[in-house]
Amino acid sequence: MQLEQIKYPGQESVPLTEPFFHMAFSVDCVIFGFDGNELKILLIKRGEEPFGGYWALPGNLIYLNENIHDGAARVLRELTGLQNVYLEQVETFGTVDRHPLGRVITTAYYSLVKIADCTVFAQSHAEEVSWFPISKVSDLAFDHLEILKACMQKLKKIVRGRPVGFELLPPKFTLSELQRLYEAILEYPMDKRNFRKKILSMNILVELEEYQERVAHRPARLYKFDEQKYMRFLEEGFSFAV
Amino acid sequence: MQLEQIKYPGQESVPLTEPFFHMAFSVDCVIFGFDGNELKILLIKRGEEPFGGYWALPGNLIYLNENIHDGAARVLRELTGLQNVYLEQVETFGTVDRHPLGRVITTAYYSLVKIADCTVFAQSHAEEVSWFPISKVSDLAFDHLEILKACMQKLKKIVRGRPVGFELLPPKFTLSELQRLYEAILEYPMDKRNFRKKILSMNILVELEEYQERVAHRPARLYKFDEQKYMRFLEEGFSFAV
DNA sequence: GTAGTTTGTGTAAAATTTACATGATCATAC
DNA sequence: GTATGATCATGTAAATTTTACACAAACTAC
Repeated sequence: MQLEQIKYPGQESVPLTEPFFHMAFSVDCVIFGFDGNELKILLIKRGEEPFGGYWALPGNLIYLNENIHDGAARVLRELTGLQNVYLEQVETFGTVDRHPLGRVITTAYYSLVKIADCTVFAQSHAEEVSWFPISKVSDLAFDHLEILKACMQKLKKIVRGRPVGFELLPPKFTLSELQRLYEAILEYPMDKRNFRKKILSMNILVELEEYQERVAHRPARLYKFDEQKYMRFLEEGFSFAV
Repeated sequence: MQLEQIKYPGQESVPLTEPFFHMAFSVDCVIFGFDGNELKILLIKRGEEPFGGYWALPGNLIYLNENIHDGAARVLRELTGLQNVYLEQVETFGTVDRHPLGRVITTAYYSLVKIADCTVFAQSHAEEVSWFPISKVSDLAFDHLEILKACMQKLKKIVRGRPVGFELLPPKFTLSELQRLYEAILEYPMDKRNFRKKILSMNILVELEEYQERVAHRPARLYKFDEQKYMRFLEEGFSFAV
């Protein structure tokens, strides 16, 4: 990416001759997924300078005539093919030297997705797209590691304030899978009986008359989320009133 | 503020002839204070177009060569004289049409301060500076009302996850004052005895051998915060573990 | 059919939350 | 100086929530 090469639709509407601000604005997407055991994150391998060949968060500059939230959705789609994911803003990173080619301020968005439902393919300046276990991510382009860490902190906070799982698990799942998800996010083990008591008391799960098949042990009962109740929880959150 | 008039130090370091992005980046500060009864917010009356004569959040464009966090501190100081306040980022607002003169993306910062300790005076494009009860704020420049509402939501969340008060109350205060603060933020009444039990059980208060004076009723005991313990709470937050 | 693995379940103790009412103490007005 | 009005300070019992903890049941693979 060279600064001179940047051309965006919509720029015609503003007089280019008028020097305004010599800066750019970008978005970076932190897409979390869960494979049943580990928390994973979607990364692209950059095919352009700077940081060519590095793995990075899917991100790019936004157009002059698009809202940043729309820009985040577009950038994610253009780089990875991912569409229709619910993106939520996390934080804006604006240190002067975070981009080697000039002043670029970036806003991080995160999302939770079911890996199995995602068809991803590298496009645009992405040379590859791949899911990485978060425990194995170490070296990323720009300040993307810092951004990732901020998003993980955010995710830990979120999971304490509202249920997660609907966005990350397959439609039918076992309580142990749900527990593994919580443990993967919060990074500590939980008591099986207490976890079940707690999650069932929320009344967001529907017990199915189906069980696991072809497993080398006693098969577990499958559950699904009660979407209505789940969504109500999302809006209201838990209340931690004094 | 006219676009053509914008001149910032540091711009020399980048070739102005190279058209890059026709956009600007600003910060807006939401400064909360408490007068013992009501939650208040610091506003400026704008002395420049656009929105000349409107009340607004203290905000302005940031320099090309300053970090956005530093920019927030500078802008606040330049408009209101306020210094050395702890600013925390809340959210970035980036709809295309939020600024009538062009594409301006803004990041909101908030802070909690003791009104009595603040000497504020209007400077730069601020014609006046004043504290407003949040309940009486209705018409603000730009999308500042939306930004204010987002910050109030944030404040409500924050107060559930960690103590507040140290930043907002005078050094010595009564438990009723502290309770009124919580009620002002959360906007619901609390039981006096239960509030005291809860706040005292946190062990962040120090009981003083001093009492209110010149009040037309039985004088209340004064307390102060145990700064060490308070700060530890701030870092760790409450834990809402499953 | 046996070994290996994961599922599913209950209870008692401890801790926390909630609801609720009255006498004490000061300034002020008379 | 005494009555009034206002706020302060305080405890408890019931309900709820949280925590710690162990073993038989059900399935596959061999």
